[in-house]
Formats: sequence, structure tokens, C-alpha cells
Amino acid sequence: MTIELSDKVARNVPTLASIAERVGVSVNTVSRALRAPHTVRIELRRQINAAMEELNYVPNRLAGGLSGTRSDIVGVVVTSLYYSEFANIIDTLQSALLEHDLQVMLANTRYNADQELRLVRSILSWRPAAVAIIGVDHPPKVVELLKAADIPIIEMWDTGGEVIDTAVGFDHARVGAAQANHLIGQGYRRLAFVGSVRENDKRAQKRLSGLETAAAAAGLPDIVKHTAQQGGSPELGERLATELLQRHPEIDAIACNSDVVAFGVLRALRKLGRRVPEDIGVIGFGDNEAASCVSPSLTTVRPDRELIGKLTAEAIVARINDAKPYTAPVEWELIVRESTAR
Amino acid sequence: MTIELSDKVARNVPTLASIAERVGVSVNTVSRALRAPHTVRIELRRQINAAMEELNYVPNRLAGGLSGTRSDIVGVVVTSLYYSEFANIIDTLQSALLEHDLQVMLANTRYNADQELRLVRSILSWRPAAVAIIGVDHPPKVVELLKAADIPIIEMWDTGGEVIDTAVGFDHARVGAAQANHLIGQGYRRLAFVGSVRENDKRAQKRLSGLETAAAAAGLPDIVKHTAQQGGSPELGERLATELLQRHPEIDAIACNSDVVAFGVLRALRKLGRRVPEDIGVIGFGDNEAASCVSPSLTTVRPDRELIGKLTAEAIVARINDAKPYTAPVEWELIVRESTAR
DNA sequence: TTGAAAGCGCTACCAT
DNA sequence: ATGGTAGCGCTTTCAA
Repeated sequence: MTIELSDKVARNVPTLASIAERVGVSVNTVSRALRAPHTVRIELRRQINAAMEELNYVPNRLAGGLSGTRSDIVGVVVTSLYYSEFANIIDTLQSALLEHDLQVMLANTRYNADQELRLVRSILSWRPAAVAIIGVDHPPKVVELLKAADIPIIEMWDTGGEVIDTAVGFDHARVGAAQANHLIGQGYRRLAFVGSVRENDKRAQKRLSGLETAAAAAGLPDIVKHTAQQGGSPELGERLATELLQRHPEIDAIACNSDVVAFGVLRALRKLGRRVPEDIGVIGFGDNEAASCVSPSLTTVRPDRELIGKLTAEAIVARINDAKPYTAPVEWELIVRESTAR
Repeated sequence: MTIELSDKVARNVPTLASIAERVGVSVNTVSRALRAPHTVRIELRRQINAAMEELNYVPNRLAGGLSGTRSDIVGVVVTSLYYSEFANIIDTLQSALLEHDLQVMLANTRYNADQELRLVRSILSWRPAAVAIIGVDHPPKVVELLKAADIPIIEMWDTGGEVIDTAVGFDHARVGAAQANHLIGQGYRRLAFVGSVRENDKRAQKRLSGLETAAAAAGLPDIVKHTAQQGGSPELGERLATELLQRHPEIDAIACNSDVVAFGVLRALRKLGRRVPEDIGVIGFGDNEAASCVSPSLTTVRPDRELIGKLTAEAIVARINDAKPYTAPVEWELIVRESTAR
């Protein structure tokens, strides 16, 4: 359903030339008045500024980017915008980049690999100064394109794999292990994993494998998995938990792939009459803003999203300024609340 | 702390000319092979495509935008990215625009009017094909710039005011009135308003005035307001509610400016030993994903964010294709849950 | 301190 | 079906 967009336009927007003509100087002088004010006579500068103000002049950065050496765009590729999973990263990243006059161009792959390729291509076509992208697992062609672009590439959120250039994040397998070990430490023995796991959500798979490894190391039986492809929501969590316990009533702890799903799991358990944390423990991931407000309050893992956004902005600036590629580990925290506190 | 970004670069990225040279045709032919394939001999086309693939060619849209008539960028200006307030709008908007090869350039004002001006200027400097922006209340200079840009401007989320061009949203005063009338219908009489209200959050102010008008119409005493400038969070809600009831123990219903704040209010009431909904009613705004999962579950208002995103994309395309400006009203729904169900 | 001219990579228009 | 040429609006030498 791609509709052809009309091609007219020819908007009558003022250019440097309009300003130059109006003031009676060359285009060049106007350009310098903007980029290097001190090289222009003060009186002239005043007139130029006045003309710009009056005509509502806004520089054309397409032209500037084409002509100059940098485009001042930073491409940001996320896998999801739902339920604030990455919203806070984008928030801090965007604010920090603004300090350097870098503009965020946003793309959302929705956990779809084909979409990721298409979007990366699209973003690169704007000749960004850098690209920040969620995760370290990309289709080969995406990696090839990103490398060929010859600009800083910052991989965010996950550091558990091969990095293209620079990475800011944490190891998701260790998160899974920590979740398992916490549950085991609380005396839970029959663990299950529940949630929305999209085909392309490698981070979820890494957390799961961390859980499995830790459970095996503790001599526990295999973790029972019950996941779905659809997006995470309380409704999904409620359904999955109900189905899970029907088939596996022995389960005494549920690790959820996201807090939003865990909320639904808690609701299911309430309806089933299972006491949390006495009969069964629940742990989430993400530290949703409501995790401390449900009852029982939810034990979960809090990744420091603000820090990731901030460090990513720093990495972008550093790499643009020719710093060496590096990997910045970001802390996360297991927050124990009522849902596992028995 | 604006650091000067280094100005080198001179990346060696393939251009149309590289492809043309390699295949032995003119730049023009390569360009047409991309934009109008059927005008190029099939055999030549094949060679051109092969060369592009091999060199990892990515078109330079800065050049295309400068040369052509459109830039295919859509500027999106939001007031917040926190707690998914607008994340779902951006999500659907971005996906829908992708179908038309329009790219989202994102800016977040964080409810700051100066920032809004700066960001709008910055966005316009990319010569976007259209701008979508939250709200209808902007500083005069912003309105002037947006009008002068002579492109479609879609104002989202709020329709309660003077529209620049086209708007997609709802009337927040009516939401406030509906909240008040619901509370009154449930028998609550001493209403309070609590939450984070940023200086520049005109929507919150409109909802509040809707509440006040409805309360006055019902002959109730004035609504007690207790708000803060800082961002909304459960912690803020807990604090504000505690302080409020200390000073005004007669309050029997609290309208919150956001669900996240309401979660904290519920927690405060639990600690204070006030029964919800028997002693005191609580209503939120926004239908946060956890609103149905807290206990008691939260009565709130659900704006249709996905629809706003979708209709905004439609409006952008329609306006680019010279449709007349219009205002698209979007429904919202008052969802009654336990927190007011007495 | 200012200006002229070339060129960034592409599209549009006119020839051939 | 293909190519030549002239810009788009800016930055960047190099002269004046």
C-alpha cells in the first residue's frame, strides 16, 4: 500500500543567498557569520542576524552535510518502543547528543531481522556521523553495511558477543544466572521461564541460557519453558502462567522475560490461589516503574538505562574524535522485593 | 560542555559515480536504474545492481534531498519519552511512515519551551517533508517557524486550542470533566488533584480545569491541588498523597495526572490505612500497562495512542498530497476498575 | 575582512 | 535507452 507521494513542492524558503542579497554581501560572508562570527565585521554581523531573524532563516543542513564533512545525524536503531523497554535509553541519549548538536534519527525494527536490514540501509543513506544500535547480534549483511559505512558504530544493551566497533551494555547470560541463583538461594527448586520471546530477541535467549546453566550447576531439573512470539503484556503473562501450572503443577518459581509479563503472572497466581512468595516465587526483568507497586511487589533486575544512554552518547563523541573502540560494561542490579522474599 | 567534534573524515564511501565508472555508464543511467528501473536495459540493470551490491552502495539521501524536491524526513517532536507516555505513538507513527519511505527524526523537549524552540529549529534545518509535534500550545516563535516552513504540521495528542495546520487528538478538558463526573457519580464529594505538572504541560492544566469546572457544576467545594514540577513517579505520588491527606483529611477522592503517580498514591493510602475504594477513590490517566495489575486495580482513562500514531501518519501523507488541513478527533475511554468501584 | 569559484552527490531536463 | 549539463544550498580553498 505504498502510495506515491506527490513530487511538487518548490517551497519558498530563505537561503543563505536570500540573506546575502538582502544585506548586500556575498553568500560566503553570511556563511562565515554563522560558523565563524569573529571573522565578520560586527556591524555586518548585526545586519545579517537581523535579516535572518526577519526572514525566519533556518540553515539547510542537507546542503551543509553534503558540502561539509559531517552530517550531524546519529542513527538510532532499537528493537522495540513498546512499554518503555528502551524509551529511557533514547531519552538520555538524545539529550546528551543535543549538547553536541547531533540529531537523532530513529528506527524501530520490532525484532524483525529483515526490517533491521532495511532500516539500517535507510539510516545509512542519510550519511550519519555514527549509528547506535540495540544488541550485538545482527544479520551478516547488516554487519557488513555497518562496517562498510566507516563510521562509529555503538552497540547498546548487550555486550555478550562479537562487537563491531564499540559496545555499551551488559552480559545477559549473567543476568539469567543471577536470577536463577537468587531463586535457588530462596529455596525454590522447580524453575520455569515464561514470557514473550521474539524470534530475533537474542538477549532473552541469553538470559534463558544463563538461567539454565545456573540451574544445571545447582543440580536442579531442567527449566520448563513456556514462551510466545507475541508482544509482552500482562494478559500474555496471565495466560502463559495459567497454562504452565496446569501442565506443570510442581513448578515453584517463575522467571519472567519482562516485568509486564510478570504482572500478569502474579494475577494468574492470585486467581489460582497460589501464594506468592510462599508457594511460588516470581522474578521479572527490567524494573518497570510499577514493579514496586503491584502486590506482592516484584523482584526484578534493573539495568541502568539512563547510564547506557549517557555512555553511548559519550562513546559516539569519543569515537568521532578518533578514540579507540572499546566496550563499556554497565552495571545492573537484582532488586529483591516481596515476590521472592520467603 | 559542548566539545568540538573533529572535522576530518573524508570517508571513502561509494557514490553513484563509482558505480557508473565500474559499469561503464553515465551517472545518470545509474540514477535511473534506481528510481525508474524500467527505463534501463535489463542487462545493464543487472550489472548495475551487481556493482551496487558488491560495493555496498547506499544512496546518499542528503544529496538526493538537496537535489530533489523532498527530503523524506518527518520531524517528530515530543515532550517526553519517559514511562512510555508517547512511546506507543512514536512506535506506530514510525512504522506507518516507513511504508512511505519516510524517516523519523526525533526530538524530545522534556516539557521545556526553550528546548522546544531550539529543537524545532534544528529539525527544520533538515528540511523535513512534514513535522509532527505534541500539543497545540507552543511558544509564538515556534508557531511562526513552523508556519514559515510551509510544510504539513500535524499537532498530536491535544486538539483543545488553536491548530496550526492539522491536528490528531482529543480535548483534555473533557477528559478532566469525565473523571470528575465519574467520581461524583460514585458518591465522592471532596476531590483532590495530585501529580507531576511541568510548567509547560498544558494538557495537564486542561484536564485539571475540566475537573474543576465539572466539580463546580455539581456544587462541590473547590478541588484541592497538590502538584510538583519534578517528573511523575510512584515515589512522587506516595509523597504527594501523604502530604495531601495530612493537610486535608476530608479528601475522599484523588484524581492523578498519570497512572504512575496513582500507583504511588495507592501505596500511600495502604500505608495510611485508608481503604480504596471504600474510604477514598483514586483515578489515573493514561492506562499504563500495569494499571490493571496493581491492587486495587486502577480506574483510569485510556487514550488510543496507537490510533493517534496511525492517524498522524495518514495525515502527513494526505497533507503532503495536498489534502486540506483538518482535525481528527480520537476517542478515549474511561476504564472503571476497583479503585473507584464502590 | 570579504568575495569568487569549485565541488559535495544527486536529480531534472533536454538532447541524442 | 542513454548521456550531457545545470543546478539544489551550502562549505572550502584561494585571491583580493
